[in-house]
Amino acid sequence: MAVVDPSTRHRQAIERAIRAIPRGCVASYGDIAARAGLPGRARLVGRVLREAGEKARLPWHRVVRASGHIAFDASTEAFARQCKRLAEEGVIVTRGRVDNARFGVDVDVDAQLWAPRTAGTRVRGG
DNA sequence: GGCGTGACTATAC
DNA sequence: GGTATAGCCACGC
Repeated sequence: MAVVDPSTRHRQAIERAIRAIPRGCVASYGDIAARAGLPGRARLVGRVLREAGEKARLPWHRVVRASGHIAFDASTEAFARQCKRLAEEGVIVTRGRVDNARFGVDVDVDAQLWAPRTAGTRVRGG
């Protein structure tokens, strides 16, 4: 069959993984790629976000580097937007980086949120 | 099809 | 946690 371009399929998986990030939390590019079924394609996540832009309505501001650092330079406007959006969700950003140990999705309970397919057994309750 | 680039990551010091 | 190095892969030229 005329399968869609692999890159297109990957892009959809990445966008879906990004939207899965709970409010008030952040995830690294590597995690997004891994949850999208593309381990090691962290750079691809960044490319998707760049092409998507704000028009895609993606919570791109919840995506940071593996070290918790904002992917942009502190002097860029994108950095200011991301920092502002995170602050509005309760995520503290200090010196261009967030506390992964506190806001990271890699804590433990959030592991269920990242479940591939819980058949509707989505954990809720805030 | 090689080369440089990039919203990255892991490792070493 | 900052710098340096190596690996990774999609994209434009």
